[in-house]
Amino acid sequence: MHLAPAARSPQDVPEEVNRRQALIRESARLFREKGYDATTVRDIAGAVGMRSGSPFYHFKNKQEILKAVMEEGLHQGYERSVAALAQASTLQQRFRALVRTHYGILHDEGSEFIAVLLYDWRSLPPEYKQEIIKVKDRYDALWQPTLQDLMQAGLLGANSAHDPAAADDVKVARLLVMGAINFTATWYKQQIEKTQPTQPKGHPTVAALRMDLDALADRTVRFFMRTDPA
Amino acid sequence: MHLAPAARSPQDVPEEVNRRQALIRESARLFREKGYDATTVRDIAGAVGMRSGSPFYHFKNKQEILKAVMEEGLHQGYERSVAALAQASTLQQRFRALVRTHYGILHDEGSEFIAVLLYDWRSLPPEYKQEIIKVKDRYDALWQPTLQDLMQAGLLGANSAHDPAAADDVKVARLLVMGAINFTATWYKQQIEKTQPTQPKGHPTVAALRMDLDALADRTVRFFMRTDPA
DNA sequence: CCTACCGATCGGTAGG
DNA sequence: CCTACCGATCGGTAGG
Repeated sequence: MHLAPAARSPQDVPEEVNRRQALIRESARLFREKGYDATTVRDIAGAVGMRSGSPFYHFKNKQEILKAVMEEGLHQGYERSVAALAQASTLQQRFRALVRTHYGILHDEGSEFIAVLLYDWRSLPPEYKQEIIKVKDRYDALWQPTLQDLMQAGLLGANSAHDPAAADDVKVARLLVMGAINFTATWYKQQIEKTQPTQPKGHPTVAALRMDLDALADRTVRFFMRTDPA
Repeated sequence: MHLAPAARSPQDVPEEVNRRQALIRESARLFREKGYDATTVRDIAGAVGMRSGSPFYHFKNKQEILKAVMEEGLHQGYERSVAALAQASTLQQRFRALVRTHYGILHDEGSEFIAVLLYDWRSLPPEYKQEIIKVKDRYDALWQPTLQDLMQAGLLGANSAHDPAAADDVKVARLLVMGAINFTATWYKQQIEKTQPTQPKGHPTVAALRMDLDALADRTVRFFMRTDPA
């Protein structure tokens, strides 16, 4: 019987991987809060109890951290959506599952990765963009069949009977729906906010609407979906 | 008969104002292209043929330039929308006017102000945020009556007959619709692109869809509006 | 992963 | 609006 390898943590994950994950998690939080450019490598190091030069032991440079944050978000989004879809049976349930899950990865506490993707996309170098786009396409593809079915059933978009849901239409529909949801990143305020100094850092115009994510998802689904033409 | 004051330009505007306007215009272009943080005061100065220290003759600091850019966008948006609404008679026309105008201020060449507002909101200091919010509220308010009427007519949102368009519903509807439109800033590519080095700087996933702003506005209106329940 | 450090850049200013 | 400049900060590295 062999001795177990030394530095291993709870789930048999090398400690080095844990540190890397901690850097990704804290970076996401900081990027979401202050933006990529405004976040210092020293901020990141400090958040995980390192000194300023040490993050570069785990990442080649600051931009690689940004890339890792975005990848993490898309992976989580994909996994959660697949799981949610597996629980859904009706068409409406599938749509709601996708919407609710997307709201989750966008607004759940500790899930700032996708918001960073949306906010700081410009800061990602072109080479990295191409890699992220691949993972993002995989996520977006999860929406396509459901939206396609909704449009063909006349439950989404112009219910004109002329051309039956061209692929192009479905794509635009997805962009508009996901756009509406993504943009909540700028105005939706979490119900349960931590006890933190409340500076006016919300988006323009919007007094916090009292809605949890379930309510927001319901309203969103109801807003976009036509009621069953019974 | 008095002599006309010396340094005046075409429309009897002091040259100093022109220089200031040039700074705002070029800053908007640069901010939109590279982001506020990534844009240097030296970049801005260079774009209008000044030396690095000179923008501070017109603005107290870099943040004041950002504020001025956002104000300019909201003023233009307001003026254009009022003008467009004045041309519209039917409810559908009013909706389309608002949508089309918003697309214009978001995507027209030389109209990068609102995109900067959306992208770089975080970089604006809290004191300035409050000022901008006031102007933004004025712009948003232009949408409210039209959306209200649409919802009451059952042409927008859940066409359930239960509660007849609460103020809250209209607000959420506006946020979702404007969110969908605003988010096109990340994926819509102008048809006529200037002859510039085409680096892959677009948003993830989206191959450019062949649509001009009129087509995009039409599709958006059709996507959100129920057809007249004739 | 730390210590010690560097080169570059950046917003902003004085003084004209 | 220019010249000349400064203090601060920042990403990143060498060497252990």
